[in-house]
Amino acid sequence: MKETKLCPRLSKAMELLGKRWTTLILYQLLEGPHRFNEIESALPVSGRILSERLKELEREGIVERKVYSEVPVRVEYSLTEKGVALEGAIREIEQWSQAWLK
Amino acid sequence: MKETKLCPRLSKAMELLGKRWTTLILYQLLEGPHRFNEIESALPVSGRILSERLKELEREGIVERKVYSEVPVRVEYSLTEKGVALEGAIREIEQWSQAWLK
DNA sequence: TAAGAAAAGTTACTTTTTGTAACTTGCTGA
DNA sequence: TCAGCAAGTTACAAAAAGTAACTTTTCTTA
Repeated sequence: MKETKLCPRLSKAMELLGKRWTTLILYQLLEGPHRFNEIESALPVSGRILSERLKELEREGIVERKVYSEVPVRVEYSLTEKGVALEGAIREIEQWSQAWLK
Repeated sequence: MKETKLCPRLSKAMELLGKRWTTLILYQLLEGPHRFNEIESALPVSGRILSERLKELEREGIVERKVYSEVPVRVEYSLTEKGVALEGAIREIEQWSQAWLK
């Protein structure tokens, strides 16, 4: 695949945020930590893809995964500082959608 | 596919902006009108998908397509008012990427 | 003493999206 | 008459996403 002539960091950002469900997952996490099943039932995303996305976001340091050894086990996902820093962008998209869609 | 419990307008927005290449195409158009081939060579996007994305964006009233009957024909794509309204969101993503990536 | 149940995934398989590269159409200039 | 350009489109291959059933561990209930 060719290289972009555009800003490589924006490209990288869009490689993450532009993947299906990623931004909606982050939007959900803006409200606080959530468990795997909570996110899965709040969004029309399959467990397979949710698992994949959360791993990517964790790998990028945007999301943090915490395991609580209860029974049954509880796993919570939350935003790191880097993740919280995306709030401005997500809110802008939200506002645009309110102003311009439907 | 299930319904989202999240804001349906944000979901709709992400259905558009979350498609591969869409935001980078819009970013390019923030700099002014561009021809099909200009966008195609600025981004690592295939003509097939570029064509598809531009049609979606046109259908949504975000991008405008103008044909100039020159020889060979010239076609220019530019942002509508609705498209320009996305600038804030795109700039926020750009800033985040500058601040937090690599 | 099984037989669920619940949470967080994973697996195997199907359907959709993307990517690639070649082709089309209309006109021009050599 | 042939080559070339712009803006796509087509046919086919590869990658990503959707679906549903299954796994694992530890209680709870019948």
